[in-house]
Amino acid sequence: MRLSILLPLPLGPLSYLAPEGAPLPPRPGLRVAVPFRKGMRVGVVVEVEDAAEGDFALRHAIGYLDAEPFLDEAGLAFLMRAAEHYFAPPGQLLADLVPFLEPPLHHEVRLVDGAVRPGLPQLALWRDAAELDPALLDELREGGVLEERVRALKPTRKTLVPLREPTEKLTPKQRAALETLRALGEAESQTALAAAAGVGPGVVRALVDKGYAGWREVELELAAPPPAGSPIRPLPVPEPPTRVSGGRHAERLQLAAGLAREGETLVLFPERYALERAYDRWPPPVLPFHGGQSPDLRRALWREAAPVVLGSYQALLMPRRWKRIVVMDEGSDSYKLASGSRAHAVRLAELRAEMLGAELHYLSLTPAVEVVEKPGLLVRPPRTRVLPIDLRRERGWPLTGRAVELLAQVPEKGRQALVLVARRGYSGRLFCKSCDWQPVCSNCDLPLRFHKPGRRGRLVCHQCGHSEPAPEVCPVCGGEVFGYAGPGVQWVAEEVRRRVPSLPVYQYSAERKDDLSPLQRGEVGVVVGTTALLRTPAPPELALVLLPYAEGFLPASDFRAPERYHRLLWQLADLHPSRSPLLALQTFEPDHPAVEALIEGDVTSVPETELVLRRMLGYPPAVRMVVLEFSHRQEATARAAAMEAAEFLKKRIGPEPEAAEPADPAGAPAPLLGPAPAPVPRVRGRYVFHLILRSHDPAQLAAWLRDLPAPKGARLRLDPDPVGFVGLLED
DNA sequence: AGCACGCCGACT
DNA sequence: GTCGGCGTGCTC
Repeated sequence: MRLSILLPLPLGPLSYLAPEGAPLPPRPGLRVAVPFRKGMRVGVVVEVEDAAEGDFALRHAIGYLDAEPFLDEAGLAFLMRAAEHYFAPPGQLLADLVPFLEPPLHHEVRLVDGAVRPGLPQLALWRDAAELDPALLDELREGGVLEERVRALKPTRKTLVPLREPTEKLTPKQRAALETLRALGEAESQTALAAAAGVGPGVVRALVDKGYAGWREVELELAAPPPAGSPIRPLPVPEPPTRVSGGRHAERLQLAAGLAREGETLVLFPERYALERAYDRWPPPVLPFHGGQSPDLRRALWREAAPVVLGSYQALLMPRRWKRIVVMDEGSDSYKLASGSRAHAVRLAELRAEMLGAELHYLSLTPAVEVVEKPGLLVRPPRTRVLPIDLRRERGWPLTGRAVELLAQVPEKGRQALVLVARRGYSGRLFCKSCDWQPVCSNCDLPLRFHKPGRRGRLVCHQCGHSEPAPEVCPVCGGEVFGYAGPGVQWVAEEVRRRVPSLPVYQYSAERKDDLSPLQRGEVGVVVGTTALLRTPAPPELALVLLPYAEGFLPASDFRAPERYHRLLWQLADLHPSRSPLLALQTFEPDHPAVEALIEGDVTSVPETELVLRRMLGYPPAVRMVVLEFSHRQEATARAAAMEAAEFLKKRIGPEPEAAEPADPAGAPAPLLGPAPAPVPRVRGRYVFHLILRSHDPAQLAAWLRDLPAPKGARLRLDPDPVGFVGLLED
């Protein structure tokens, strides 16, 4: 018997012979341990075939880890189809979607009966394979004299337990600590026991050293913690449409719970914070499933019965026959997988639903351009109070006089404010005031960002992480005066402190997360932060949300920028569960369509306009687009590889069609663009060139890309579903 | 993805 | 004369 096995690696299925002496017949979907290279890996059986000629050369799989398939037939079929759709090896999708596939293993071996192996008499009995040389194991395996068994280890945790009765030799404090431990039964850590017994940590350590207490491995009971909040009331919609837009956050949860009421439902979330916030208020029974849970927990919950799963993309392959999949906030950037296959979880959910015959629903405040034309239901969006502050007229930078007045009212009225800045650190650029020199990253074609903590501050590349102390004098002209441009969190926070001294200022960004609990308790204050702030609960007395430079959230190089800007603004309007804080936008473009839509309370017009525009320009979703990214340390190598691929593709595509027919102005977008240097031409010391391939017909795209020759020298990476070009640069 | 194999520069 | 850089190819 021969097995086709998919490992969580960027490879297609590999062939192995079925494990010898396995108690089960092979079945697709079972997890199986296999020898791979010098070690052992866990994969999934995708196909079972009869052995064929030449199979004697194959290696034997070691053993199954499951009694019931880990992936069901529908899941396997979906996996293969998703791989095809994303031009990725199926193993890559498996690795992306089930990163917790491989449990810690217990692997034992012995020699088969009668096999004699001089020098290894101890191998007649089962022995832990970890104690043996992998090369020897492989040799014995090849020789056909090795028996193996493997199973997943039960998850355990370590706990401190009493080992002996107290004796006279103990000091009073040690005796007290031991008595405490005996009363508790166990303790999480030495420190925890010391705290519980009211003694110093040294006392507990002495107990452990003397053998009165010690560590035990106990089986870990795995369950998701129960929801923490009061459950919402589901709001069923009769004959729900594909798309539901608008509403307040809590209303959308009620609608989602209404959609899930009949069970067999996956509710898909873009990120952990949103999921946990929903889980806390979801009416039970419900199961959360996301990457914040330990791999052990995810493996334990994988088959747990629950009518409703609130999941991240990692729940997409769970072996269930969903009747309904509800995609929450389908326009969120977080759905895009940043590495590996770079798949898009919403597209994956669509494929999964289609293959299962499940109903698919999108539920968001602002519909994504991709879904805005689907039959929809509009719920009244939150009320907005918007104050555009025109930077072309108002004086003051980075805070206008108007903004300072608003901030000053916050302490007067005993309220709270958020100030949202697009950049962390102090400033996006630093320059010499006399010669205009500016520091750039040595690995990337990007200016170094200035971060202020410390006397001199540091220069940091936000792309590659390179960091160096900021110079005291200009290295070119020796000038001592520096200028700054592009205010970041630190600069704005400093400015708020200076202009409104009575207002307590907190900072919140990836690099500095102040404790916001005083604000949560209702104390007066302002938080200056990046969009990381959107992943914290809104302060209860929130009265003002200020964007000192709203366009900072509108990067020019990205065709999705207006859509994202619009979504962000609406998200701000929906931050607080009941209040409508004043949204003050300092901007050079106070009449931007996104701002106008916000003022008018319109959540669909911007995506609708964008859709028209994308059709005209031949951008997704009007076409399927794939970006090919060629990179190499040598610019010429990267460019040559891109050019060569371009030539190959040009031949494949054939002669350009004559000018698009007049009746169809959006007719045929140029199928191939580039090669062109990437928006950031050099990243981490590698030059990057882009080719863009697009077509109305995805099958056509696949045909063009089939057997694309591997580039010479350069590395080729494919973005099969580009969502903004910035993502291409990340690893 | 990892890992080995293989071919050209700075060194005990 | 070797160590080691990463470019290339393979994994059953």
